[in-house]
Amino acid sequence: MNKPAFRNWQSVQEEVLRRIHSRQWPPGELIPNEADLAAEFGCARTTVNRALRALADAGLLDRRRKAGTRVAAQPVAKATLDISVIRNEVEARGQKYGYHLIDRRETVPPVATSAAMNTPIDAPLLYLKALHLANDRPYALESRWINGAVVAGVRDESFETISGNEWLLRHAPYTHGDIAFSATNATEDEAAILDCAPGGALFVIDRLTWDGDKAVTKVRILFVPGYQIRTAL
Amino acid sequence: MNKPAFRNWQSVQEEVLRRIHSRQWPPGELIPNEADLAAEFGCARTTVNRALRALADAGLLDRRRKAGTRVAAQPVAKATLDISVIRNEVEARGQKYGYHLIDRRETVPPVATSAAMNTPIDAPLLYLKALHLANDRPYALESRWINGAVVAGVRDESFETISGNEWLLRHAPYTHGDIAFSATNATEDEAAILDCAPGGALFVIDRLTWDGDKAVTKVRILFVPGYQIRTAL
DNA sequence: CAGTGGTCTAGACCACAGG
DNA sequence: CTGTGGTCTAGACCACTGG
Repeated sequence: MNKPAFRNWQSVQEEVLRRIHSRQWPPGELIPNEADLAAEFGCARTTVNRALRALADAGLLDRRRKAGTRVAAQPVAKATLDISVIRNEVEARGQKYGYHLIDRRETVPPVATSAAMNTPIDAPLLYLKALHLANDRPYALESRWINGAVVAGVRDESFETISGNEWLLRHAPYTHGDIAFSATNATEDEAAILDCAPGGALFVIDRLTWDGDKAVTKVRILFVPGYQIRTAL
Repeated sequence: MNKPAFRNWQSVQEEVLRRIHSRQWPPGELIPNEADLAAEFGCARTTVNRALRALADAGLLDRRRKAGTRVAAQPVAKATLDISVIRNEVEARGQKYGYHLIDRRETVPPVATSAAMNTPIDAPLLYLKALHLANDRPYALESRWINGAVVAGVRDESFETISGNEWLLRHAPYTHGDIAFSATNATEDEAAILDCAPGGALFVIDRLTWDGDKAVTKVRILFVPGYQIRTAL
């Protein structure tokens, strides 16, 4: 029996994965501690730690001090979606990107919006509505509220040639945010803009981003029927 | 000027984030190399490496050997969705979970399915259709194809009390898979089962999982109108 | 209390890729 | 060729938490 050398954390990870997958270490099972594995694999404990930590991040292992490391009973699949600028998304598909500003105004938002963004209910915000196109066909409809009190210079930007999406990434830092995915039926207006049937099922992304305790922007993006967002597991 | 101590990788990471956020290191900027930062922060290079590597994983930094580390010009937002067993999802909301098997049969799938799963076009697969409930209300409709040639023992399971979802996690290992999110209009049948209006916008998850080069299962889950999946950024 | 993972350190070698 | 990040090592101390 040849004894393969485990000289880097990737090979250690592969071996651990093999044991999990082959049910040598079944779901729920306690596996040897780092020191023992390091001895068995002939490498430093640090290396084992790196491999196991990566697997724990991926949801395949449960690690707790003193309790040890267990194979996850129900591995939680983590789907990591890369939410990039829509222009990049379209161009990555080899399609021609287009952009059309529909509306830009400074106005007092609905209370739900000011509440979500934690701004005074009578404080006006900058509102943008714009259509993203792929090969001259409607692709996504973006409706955005921007907190002008937080984002410097936003009032001087017309947004006629650059989307709020892109401009904000370059000019408005944020510390954290929330994102939600859902589905909704197209209203008459939305259907007209997106050139689809009224009531058509639209994929929706809602984002709210913050700079510390100040809301930066709240955006809802509606994608044309048929849109899919996909990733590997 | 007080000199705070950076004694762990998290504090180093925070300081780096602060510099990025304050535009001391603007987007696209080359930042000092690890050795210099380690000297400045008074810690080991390993510690700086850990902090910067985490930020690179998060999409905030671009790192290349010899070229050095740059602040990402367009930070790609990575939304990590935890796709767990539906039962857990429901129970995590504090709701009562319910499950109802609608159909179970062994039959030859549509060609699109056998093609996607890379099975012979005349090979029968196990088909399951089941409804998940939350507080006795319809929550999600699962339609699943299982490759009986790959999953041992699946023909002996009735799936009357356990969902394919859950059973497979416990009995069928997989090595990789794809997942896609989209939106669709409810058909008459689906609307009847989900107790919603026909044409209602349903959130859709499609998954296809593999064990090596063999497809394990292909599933489509339709969620009731109003369903949202959310995560922090 | 004691076992386990979490992390830090200092030093070293290496792989990669820019110039 | 050389600078940069990527990683390994051996040893050490610490934080958390199960029993």
